[in-house]
Amino acid sequence: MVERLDATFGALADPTRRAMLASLALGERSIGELAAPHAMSFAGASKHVRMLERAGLVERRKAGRTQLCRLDPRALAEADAWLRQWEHFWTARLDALEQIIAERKDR
Amino acid sequence: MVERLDATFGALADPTRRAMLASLALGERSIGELAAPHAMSFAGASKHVRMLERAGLVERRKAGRTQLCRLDPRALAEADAWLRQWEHFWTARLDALEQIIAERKDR
DNA sequence: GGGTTATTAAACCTTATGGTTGAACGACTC
DNA sequence: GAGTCGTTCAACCATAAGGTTTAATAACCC
Repeated sequence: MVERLDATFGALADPTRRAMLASLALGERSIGELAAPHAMSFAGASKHVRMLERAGLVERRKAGRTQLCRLDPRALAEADAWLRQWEHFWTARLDALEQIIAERKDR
Repeated sequence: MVERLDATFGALADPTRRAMLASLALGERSIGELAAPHAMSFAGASKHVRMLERAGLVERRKAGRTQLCRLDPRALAEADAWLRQWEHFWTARLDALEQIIAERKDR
């Protein structure tokens, strides 16, 4: 599961891929539809899709000559579960932290 | 904020750095203390700390000849907020989610 | 001042990322 | 069968990541 988190967070560390996921949240998309909004070659966008797929964030199926992609949320859920380990840091202790930062700024 | 998410997710995409964050969750740590558990040169570990710092996940202050690092959870909170956009994909409890978001907004 | 300790910097190596272009392949259209 | 459309592959380039080693800096101890 460690490598899975590596791949998931790595895949999320790019705005093009995050935008693709946002598009996939609305429904299935072909590679071309995923690529279109981005000022980038088709082949470049295709590589991003492959990275999403290798990270397990996206499943694809053939439909004629196009490939339809669908969001697989399980890896996202794992990443979110990992992040929530620290949830109490940004709820209970965020106030205290901001106080410290404010004090530093005063200097 | 887009670049911030890039940096945050990029920083999280490495098990060494995630382990460092877990250590920092227990309290302040020096660079040496963060580096010790990892089978890696000191300089290598120091680079990881610098990446955490550049991503805004860690703050440091000088304490004599050592540097003490502390977790700054705000970027983690942003990353988690982004991930939770898809929460309804992995749970059926959309109502509960919106309640949590509404509560957070009130603060 | 001299030695030790904590940390960074510099130089280097290897591999991965993010991007390009151009050719190739498979499926549809006619 | 010929052309076109969606997609991938291969080769290439530039830059960043992840690691090393050796030297340099800065603070403490005596």
